[in-house]
Amino acid sequence: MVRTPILNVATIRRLKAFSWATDRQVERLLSHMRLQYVEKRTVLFNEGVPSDSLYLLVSGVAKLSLRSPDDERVLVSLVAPGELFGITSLMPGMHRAFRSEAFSDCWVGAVRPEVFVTTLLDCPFAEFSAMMEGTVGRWFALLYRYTRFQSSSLRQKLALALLELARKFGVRDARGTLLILRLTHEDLADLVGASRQKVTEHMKELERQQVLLRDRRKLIVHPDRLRETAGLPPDEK
Amino acid sequence: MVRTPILNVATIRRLKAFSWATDRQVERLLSHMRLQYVEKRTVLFNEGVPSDSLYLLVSGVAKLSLRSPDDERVLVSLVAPGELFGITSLMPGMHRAFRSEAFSDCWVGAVRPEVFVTTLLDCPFAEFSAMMEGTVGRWFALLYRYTRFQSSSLRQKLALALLELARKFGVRDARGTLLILRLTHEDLADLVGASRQKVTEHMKELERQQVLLRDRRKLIVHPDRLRETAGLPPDEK
DNA sequence: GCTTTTTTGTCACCTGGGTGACACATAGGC
DNA sequence: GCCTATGTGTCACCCAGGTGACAAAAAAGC
Repeated sequence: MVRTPILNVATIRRLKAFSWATDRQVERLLSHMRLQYVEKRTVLFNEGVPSDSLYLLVSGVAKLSLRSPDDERVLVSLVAPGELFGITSLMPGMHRAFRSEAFSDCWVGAVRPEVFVTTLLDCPFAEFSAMMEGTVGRWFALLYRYTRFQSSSLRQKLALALLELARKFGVRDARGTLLILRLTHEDLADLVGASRQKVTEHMKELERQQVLLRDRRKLIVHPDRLRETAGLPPDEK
Repeated sequence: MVRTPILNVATIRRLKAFSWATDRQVERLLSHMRLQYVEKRTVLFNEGVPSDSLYLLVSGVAKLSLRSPDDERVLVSLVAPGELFGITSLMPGMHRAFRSEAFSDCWVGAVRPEVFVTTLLDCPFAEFSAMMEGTVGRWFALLYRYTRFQSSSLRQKLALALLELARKFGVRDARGTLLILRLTHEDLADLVGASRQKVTEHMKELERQQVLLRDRRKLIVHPDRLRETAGLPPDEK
């Protein structure tokens, strides 16, 4: 038998995440929160689905994970009671980066991100959201790369790093996407955490496979093929 | 000879990070921005120092890096023109997580984070900042762990992961910090991206070295010693 | 309590990637 | 243009950590 936990203003305010909020704000937030019981192993949301809710873990432990290219589960993080999760919902048009499931039986509160922001900050959600994207968007992109690094081969890590570089520094070119940067193999090695020598070997191989080509010291990459060698789905755009 | 770039409202508004702002906002922001020229290889800020400025890369390429336990440089990210960086300044009392230096000669604009937030969002900085901490703080902590994973041995990764768990799930105990979670070696393996067998070996070894001990299936860890085996500085609190 | 399932501990063996060393190519500096 | 410094290509060798296999120990059912 499962008892619904008491969730009142005092309880909430004790959480670090809300200690600075006023009683009125917490009250309004609570009135908009749907509380649900989630049994161990149940999936709350999956990677890739649109993110339209922000969650507060009331009790139990939740788990954020991700499926790697070779079909392994990477455990990204365990969520403790009192923490907010499902944060991609605060950024415009984002999809879930991780799967979330109950690591133990949990009580979870869900709010719409608009309600969350306008209640606690009283500024328009669209602006807040755009601001998040422009600032912490970088962190998110990095986290995305680093979590995929886990359980990737050096080849795949290189492909992931080059994809990120292509997004930032790439310009369209007849032969593919030209990176407007002079990058040495050593830079790439530092980026993926490998030795310069092995990077050289893999870059040669990627060149041979026509995933990329070099014009003097400029790289021209082929994002689709990079995605493929990185073990990512064909394109998410 | 170096020409000061023209930085006007129209230029700024073309950047993705500000496309949603009004002219008046951008104008005010510009009037508070200190523009500086940074020569290749010059360090803009170092890891660990208090973060009191938010930066906009106007031209050139900036580099975010971090010094690993074994004194190697990990290249965390390259910053493209138009991007904001030094984002820890948006969270209360944070110190720089990465070193930032010029990868090529750069023009950089600096603003105080309070000005940035109040100008673009018109809500009190303290509230915005607390909100960031409660939401994207998790991302940041994860990024911190994953960047240190790069160029760490399995032993060090385990120590880092256990430290994070201790912060979230630890309660003081006569013998150390008790983790209120039933964790299998397989869970830990998924968390650090290793095989279950090797995790077992290293956990035994950590037990032998008195870094942690087990009471039935509960872990009791010793954060100071964990920091030491992880190759982190003695304590940052 | 006994049985079944889940974890833990420990092998022996394999492999991706690190290391050091050195030749060759390229690009700036002047 | 020549010289020097910095990048690239390719070795042979070594080691941390992956894999598979299996026994022992704990937990969970019932």
